[in-house]
Amino acid sequence: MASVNTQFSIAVHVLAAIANYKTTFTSEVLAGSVNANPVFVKRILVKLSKAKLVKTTVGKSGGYDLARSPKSISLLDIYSAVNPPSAFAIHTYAKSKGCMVSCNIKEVMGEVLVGTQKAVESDLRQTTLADVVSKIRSRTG
Amino acid sequence: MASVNTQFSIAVHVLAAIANYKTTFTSEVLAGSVNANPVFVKRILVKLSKAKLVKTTVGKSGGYDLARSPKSISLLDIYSAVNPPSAFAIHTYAKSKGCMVSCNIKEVMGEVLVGTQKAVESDLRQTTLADVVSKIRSRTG
DNA sequence: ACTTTCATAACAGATACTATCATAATATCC
DNA sequence: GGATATTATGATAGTATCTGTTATGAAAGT
Repeated sequence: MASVNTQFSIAVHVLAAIANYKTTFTSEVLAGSVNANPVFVKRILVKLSKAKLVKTTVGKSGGYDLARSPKSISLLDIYSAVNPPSAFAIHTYAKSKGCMVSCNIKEVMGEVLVGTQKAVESDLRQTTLADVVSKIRSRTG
Repeated sequence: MASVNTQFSIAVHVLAAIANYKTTFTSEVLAGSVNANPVFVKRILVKLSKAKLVKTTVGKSGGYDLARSPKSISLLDIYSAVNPPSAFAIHTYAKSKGCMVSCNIKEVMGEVLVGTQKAVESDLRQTTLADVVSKIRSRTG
């Protein structure tokens, strides 16, 4: 179950839980909810905190709460916060001198994939945390 | 340099080389051009062959050639051929009974990410191998 | 037959992701 | 002030995936 980044998915889960129940949660409870390792979840929460998506309270009776309204948090915000490796990688092997393709493929692929990355981002921007919570609720009723 | 899938990038490189020089290449030469391992490149070529993007000739004076015109091969065709793991993974931990979020997040994220995947695919569909070759050539002039 | 080339199996090494343990720092409650 | 609960972070380990490498088999031309 390794080598695929699940942090984005976990981050959305955790934020949806906080948004849905409108309460402060401790990392232990959140980790239980996503059924993942507490420290791992905690590290994700630190990223979300640095991105100002959650408010952290340290000490006894501490925990995590949303820093902004669910409507104002897009999936792109969450995606950027956990900063996963970009979806498309270009191989960076040495260029063969004299081969037109080898010498330029990297730059050309770079251009193309920047466009792809933007397509991803503009798609993620269209869904908010509030949308996610609302979808979850409509599945329950 | 592991754990990031470079096969898509290598596949495009290889196909662009064949398309550009309009010749049959052996896997050795192609591997030299991308500066990657011959067997690894060969395995990618097998995938491209199964997807009917390249024609394989076995035996002496054998090698690889395009099976279709560069104009008719989109980056999506290549992307699908090498079949990389999907860009977004959903964590598949056990559901906590009784938690509305835990019970439904997987399905909801699934819906959302299908949309994202489609955004990627429709972006990749817009660029053809001929476009890539043309971009490479225009950088040389 | 011999050579060249593709095809594939088997194994090894490297890297990234996740889990786990341990410790420090901070805030609340008694 | 001391005990407790909580976040923050360092260090380490296990596992999976990706890539590299070697070896062997299969196919086709000379």
